[in-house]
Amino acid sequence: MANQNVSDVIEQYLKALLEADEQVEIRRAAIAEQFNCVPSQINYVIKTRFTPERGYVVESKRGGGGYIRILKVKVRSGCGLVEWMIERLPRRIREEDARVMIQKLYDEGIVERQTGNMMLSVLSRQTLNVGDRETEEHLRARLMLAFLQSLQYER
Amino acid sequence: MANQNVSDVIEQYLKALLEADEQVEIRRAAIAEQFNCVPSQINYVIKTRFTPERGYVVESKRGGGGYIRILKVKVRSGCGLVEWMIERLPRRIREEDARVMIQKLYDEGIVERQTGNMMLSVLSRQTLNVGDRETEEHLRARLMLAFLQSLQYER
DNA sequence: TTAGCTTTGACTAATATTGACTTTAATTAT
DNA sequence: ATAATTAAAGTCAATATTAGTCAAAGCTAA
Repeated sequence: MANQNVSDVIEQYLKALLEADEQVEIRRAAIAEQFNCVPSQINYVIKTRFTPERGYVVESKRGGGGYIRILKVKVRSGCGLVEWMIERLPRRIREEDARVMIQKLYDEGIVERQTGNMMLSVLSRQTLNVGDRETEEHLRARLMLAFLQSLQYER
Repeated sequence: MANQNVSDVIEQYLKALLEADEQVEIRRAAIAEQFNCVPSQINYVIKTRFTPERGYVVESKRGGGGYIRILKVKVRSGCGLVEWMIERLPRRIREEDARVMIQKLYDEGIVERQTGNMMLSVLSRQTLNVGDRETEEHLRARLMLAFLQSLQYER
């Protein structure tokens, strides 16, 4: 579809590179120039789209010969992913992050389509809309934990 | 077919687009300008005419490059049990009643094992334990509704 | 007449973009 | 060696760009 914003374009570019390789190393200034944006936008893209929750680790070095390196976290198919998620489950979760987690579980074949759709519905902003944002996100985290735990017991 | 207010015209315009494609992506401000109305009228049109009941799901993003995306969904009709449950869903539900409902759905082959387990886990007292009993049961009812609704529609 | 749609717009929220300033590391000059 | 310079990347807050909410005002059909 029509991708009008630069951050999405950069995200897709980097993910395409990561398709071909397990990791990718870039020079921030070069990418910024390539996409005609300021260098700090690269940081924005990385911070919002290449998070650990989404399965990436980022390393970098400043100064001469500096770089930014993005690595795909290799999660051995299924095995351990649920435990991994439970371990680093934050106390608050935003809808968007919940979506990403559920998608990952589906991609890994851990949750079935029906289950995934249901979680999306239950964890949506609309459903969990209870007064303030903080309460909502705490609740979402609690429900996500229950969800993950139910996946554990099943195996 | 005659008396057309602006909302109806916009509705038809969008539905025409959806004839050609399974989904359509618009910029709110652009459509508003095209039909010479305020942007929030687009929200009104969507809220009143592109509901899940009518077979649509809507996603959106704000900020630069933002959009509103409308998708057609298949309405799974024929499972009367789900509609029946939704119709007489009380405002408060006790854990025991939730269990019974889920069991029934499982027995009828409407929900899969994994989905059912997940719902049991999420709707448990333990998970929903938020202060007072009344709040807990209201919340359980809300989640149960989202749960049932997700069974009605399929993307 | 009036209940229920529709239209409007002021205010809010989310996301993206930009740039000034900071920090770190390598290279060069003394 | 040490200091100065240069070459990266990082941070953060201001600004820009969208879309969402809500309630008041306007309309329309029964």
